[in-house]
Amino acid sequence: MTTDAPRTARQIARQELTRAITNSARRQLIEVGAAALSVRAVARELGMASSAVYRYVASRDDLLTLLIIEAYDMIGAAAEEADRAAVERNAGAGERWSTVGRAMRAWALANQQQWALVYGSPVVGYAAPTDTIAPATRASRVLGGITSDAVATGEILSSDPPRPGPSLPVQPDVVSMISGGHPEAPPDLPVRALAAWAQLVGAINFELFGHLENVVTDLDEWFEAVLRIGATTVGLSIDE
Amino acid sequence: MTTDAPRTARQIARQELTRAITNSARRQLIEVGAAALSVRAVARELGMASSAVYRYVASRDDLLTLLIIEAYDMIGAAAEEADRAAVERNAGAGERWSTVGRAMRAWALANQQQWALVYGSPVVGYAAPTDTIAPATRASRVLGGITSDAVATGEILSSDPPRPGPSLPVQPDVVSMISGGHPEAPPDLPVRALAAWAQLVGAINFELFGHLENVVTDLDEWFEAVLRIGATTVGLSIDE
DNA sequence: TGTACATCAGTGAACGCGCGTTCACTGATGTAC
DNA sequence: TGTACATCAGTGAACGCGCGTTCACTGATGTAC
Repeated sequence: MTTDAPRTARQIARQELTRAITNSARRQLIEVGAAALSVRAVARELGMASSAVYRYVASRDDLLTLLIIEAYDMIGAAAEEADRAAVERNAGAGERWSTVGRAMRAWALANQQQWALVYGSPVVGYAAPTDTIAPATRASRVLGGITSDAVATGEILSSDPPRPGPSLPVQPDVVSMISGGHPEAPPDLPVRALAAWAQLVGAINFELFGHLENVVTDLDEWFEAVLRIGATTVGLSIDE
Repeated sequence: MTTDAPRTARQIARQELTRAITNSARRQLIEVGAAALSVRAVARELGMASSAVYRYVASRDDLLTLLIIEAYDMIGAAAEEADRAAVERNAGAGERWSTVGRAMRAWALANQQQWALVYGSPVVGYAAPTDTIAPATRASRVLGGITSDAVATGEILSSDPPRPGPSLPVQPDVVSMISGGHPEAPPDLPVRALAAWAQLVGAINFELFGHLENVVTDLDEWFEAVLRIGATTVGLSIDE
């Protein structure tokens, strides 16, 4: 009645060992990085023969995929939760945007290797399978929800003369994710939101990867400034 | 008289072999990535004993450092050259900014592994030595030159009421690099320029690392839009 | 210009370690009758 | 409820490979007199 999916002892054991393998792999990732993640080390930590791990995981790449999906999901969950809390306290769109940005940065600082696994350089020779696509979009979907809500409430206003501009280089479904299908949304909103999204991730990477050493004196303050600038880019103001 | 640094046959040979080792290491980096770069493979390609490489390079990390410095220097040189050309055709600051941005993106696309080596996730267990610091700032120095020139020419205008705002979380020498020591520069210019810089690198990383797949339809157009947005952030307009 | 010694380049073997993946096999758990 | 067979988990050995780094040594190049 508590959990109904696993029935037999075998299924229970399998579920538990799969979890133990993922946990061990995550610990290793944190310690030695993605490139040095090894099936044998996982087996060693779990006290089993290295060949036994292959009953649970098809290959080393499979292990990486597990961790990538997990990381995307954790980042997505952190973003969703932050936004939910912001909505609950009746925050405006600008405040929601920066709350989510802060949550992402906090997660990245607390889980550096896992962040680098998904937003750093890809592991060479590793081709991301299709199962990673859906979790990968989870966090950006939260930001898209914020902008489309803001269009609906009028917090993001249409540019008065709706200038045609160059055709949008953005996929239609991404456009509707960001602009919410509202015809009065500024036509360049999707491109601006994506640029702000790239800036958000870029700023976190800069901090994590050491590019702000001897450049920025106060990383918290700097990130707040980036959030303000990003919000302005999408047409929101933070202190309102 | 042509080159006076190397005199003896030994010195000539040393210089040439050092170059051969770097070339081989670069080729490997491009093929297998930084994590799999190996001293032995370099020796193999050069047809020498693996121990011989240690006459030229102290360790594997040393080899990586060589490549990191080289990559930073190549990116910096590309940025400098692009700006020089823009200045020669009397381009305004906005045009200079985006010309440099385009040059960086072009370099990144042509040298993906080398770009990832410096702007992607850091190699675990590798601590960048101090020799990498100077080359690392070369490209950003070009952008700083553009903004400080723009302040001097009035292309970047002071915010009319020079609001005090929160104290700048940026190192003083970086501030003067960006604002050129002009007192009439907007006080938040350094933070905006850094945010635009993070956005530029973030956008290139997004493209290179596959985060724009199924998101953006035309990557060239998208990058142009990012350049426009970045220029706006620092207070420049591109089509002037 | 020639010899004696010092410096350096490169070799090959070795140390001690790691890895992913396969395969024949034992023994436990699950299922059908 | 009990037996017969099928499924699955885990073992241990093996294949074939890789790595960084050290060290005693040979032989060539450079330098001082």
